[in-house]
Amino acid sequence: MDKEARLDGTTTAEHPEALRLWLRLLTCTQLVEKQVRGGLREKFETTLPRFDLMAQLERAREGMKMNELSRRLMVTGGNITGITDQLVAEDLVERAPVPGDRRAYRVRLTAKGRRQFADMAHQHEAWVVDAFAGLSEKEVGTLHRLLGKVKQHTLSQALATKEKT
Amino acid sequence: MDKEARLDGTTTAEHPEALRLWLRLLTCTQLVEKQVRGGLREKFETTLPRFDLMAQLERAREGMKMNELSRRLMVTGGNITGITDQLVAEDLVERAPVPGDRRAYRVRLTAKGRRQFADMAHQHEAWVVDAFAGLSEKEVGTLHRLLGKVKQHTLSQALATKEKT
DNA sequence: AACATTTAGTTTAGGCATAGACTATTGCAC
DNA sequence: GTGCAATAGTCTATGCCTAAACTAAATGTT
Repeated sequence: MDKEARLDGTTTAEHPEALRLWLRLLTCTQLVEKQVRGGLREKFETTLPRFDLMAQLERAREGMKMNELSRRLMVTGGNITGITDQLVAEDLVERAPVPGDRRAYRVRLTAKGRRQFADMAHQHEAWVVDAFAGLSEKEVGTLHRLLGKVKQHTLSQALATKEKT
Repeated sequence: MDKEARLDGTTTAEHPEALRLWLRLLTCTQLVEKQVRGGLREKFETTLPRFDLMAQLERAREGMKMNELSRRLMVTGGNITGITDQLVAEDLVERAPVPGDRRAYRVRLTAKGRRQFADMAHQHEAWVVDAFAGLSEKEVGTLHRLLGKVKQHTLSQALATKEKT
C-alpha cells in the first residue's frame, strides 16, 4: 500500500478518518488547556498540575496517599513528589503520617489550601463552561458519550498490551 | 450560587456537564497520546514532538520557516529551535538559507529524514486507527464534527480575548 | 540617510513530565 | 526469624515547554 500519512486536516482520500479525528481531538484539548493554564497563571499565579492535585485532595478530606494521587492524575510518582513539595512549602497542603505504615503519607489540603482552591475552582469552572459554550446541551451529551467509548476501548486495549508482557 | 467545582466523574447535580466533558476529553487525549509516545519511543527511539515536526516538513518539500513550524505546531519558537537542533544533529533535517532574508531559514527533511519518517508514519497511523477502533464510521464522523464546533468556538473566543488587550 | 518598529530566530531560567535507579519499610514464604 | 519480593516514596538525568530577554536583519517613517 502507498498511503501517505500526514498530520493535518488536508488528508488525501487514502487517509483514515481516524487520523484526522485524532489531530482534531489533540487540537481541541490543547486550545482549552491553553485557556485554562493562562487563566490560572494570570489570576492565581499557579499552574494546572498544581490545581489538579489540589482538586483531587479537595474531595478527600481525610487525605490521599502519593500513590493514589499518582494513579488518579495519571503521572509518575516522582512528579507527585515534586508538586507536593511545592504545595507543602506554600502551606497549601500537608503530609500526615499513615498509622501502621511508616513508608506512606496521607497528603491533604490545609485550611489555607481549601480556601484558595475554592476560589480557583469557581473560576476554573467558568473557563471550562465557556470553552464548550458553542455546543448545545444535547451535543455535550453526545460528545461525552462518544468520548466514553473511546476511553473504554483505549483502556482495555492498553490493558491487553500490558498483559502480553 | 454555591456550586462545588470538582474534577472527576462523580459530579453532583449542580455541576455543569461541561466540566465532566472536559475531564473526559483530557483523559482520552492523554490515553491516546501515551500509546503513541510509548510506541515512538520503543520502536523508533524518538519522541512525539520530533515526529510532529517531521510530519509538518514531510508535506512541504521546499521546506518551512521556523516561524511557520511554531505556528502550526502551536508551540513557542524557542521550542522549535531546540527540536530542530536535535534533528539537524542527527541529519534528519537541514536548515537552508532563505534567499533575500538573512534572518530566516527554510527547514526541510533530508533524504534520510524522509526515509525514516515514512516508516514512522506508517506505524503511527496504525496506532491511531487502533485507538479509535471502538467507534463506528458514523461515530467517528460525529465526533469529528462536534470537535470541529468546539475548535471553532474556542478559536474565535481566544481571538476575542486577545483583541480586548 | 536616520531612527524606530517589526520580524526571525536564539538564549535563559524555570516548571512539568518521564524512566530508571535508589532507600526504606512491609509482608510473605519457609 | 531469615530471606526476599513487593510496595511507598524519592532522586537523577533528560526532554519538552513556556515566558521573557536578547541579537540581528528587514521594513517603514520622516
